[in-house]
Amino acid sequence: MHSPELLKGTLQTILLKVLKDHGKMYGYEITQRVKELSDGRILLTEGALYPSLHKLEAEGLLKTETVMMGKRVRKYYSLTIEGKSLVKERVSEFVDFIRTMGNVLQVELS
Amino acid sequence: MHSPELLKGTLQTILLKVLKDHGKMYGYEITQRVKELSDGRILLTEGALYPSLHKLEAEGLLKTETVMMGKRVRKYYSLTIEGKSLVKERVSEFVDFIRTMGNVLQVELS
DNA sequence: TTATATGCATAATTCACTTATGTATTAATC
DNA sequence: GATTAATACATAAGTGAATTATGCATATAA
Repeated sequence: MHSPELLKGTLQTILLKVLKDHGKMYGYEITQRVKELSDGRILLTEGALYPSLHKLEAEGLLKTETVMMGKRVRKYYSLTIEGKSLVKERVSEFVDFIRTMGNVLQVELS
Repeated sequence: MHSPELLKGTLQTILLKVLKDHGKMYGYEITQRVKELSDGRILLTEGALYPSLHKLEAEGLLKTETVMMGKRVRKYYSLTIEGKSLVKERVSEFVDFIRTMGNVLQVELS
């Protein structure tokens, strides 16, 4: 597990990009996918995930669709048009940040 | 200027590594060096810098030496033994985090 | 002489996150 | 058949590293 400090500020970017790459997803599914992609190093907590999804929805970046699976509720999230255009921005912002950090810390990020 | 969100959690790592690479430095000098290394993209604020330096000192990772430059005070910071050993850890932690993020976001960090 | 740069410091506030808690269904294990 | 773990959502309280704002003081440039 990574130092949680470093993760700060990256959650929205992660959510948006994962939704872009994997399409319609529900909350729990996102946690599992991120866990898988990060090889168990990034474990999204519910207390961070749901408020963040709600916020992105409130900002019009995500749209939702609630589905009953038997008696259990699933809330699927997907990107809106605005969400889609923001993803690229956020990801390249992140990549740019990493490059800068590479310079400051004088490390190779192969 | 980078999204300040992303910077969260990286400040200590930056301070430690810059002090390792450039030796004894004072606060203002650190801000200038980081500004230079980041090509103006990372501007450390005093409200973040000084408390962070004080904390690292209190933890025994940095030691200080106050010097009078004419009538002006300069407080030089340098790594302690413990500080030196922590730098490598923190930097490789960061690099590892970046690799993980690369996988999650599916981006190349050349 | 007035703004900008140098140089340190701390207090108040913000805000994204962790931790804790709550509710409920489904599957596995013993 | 009972208990635990996994699935699935949600929110409230608390934390802590940052931002913002403020304060003090000297040195330099316009």
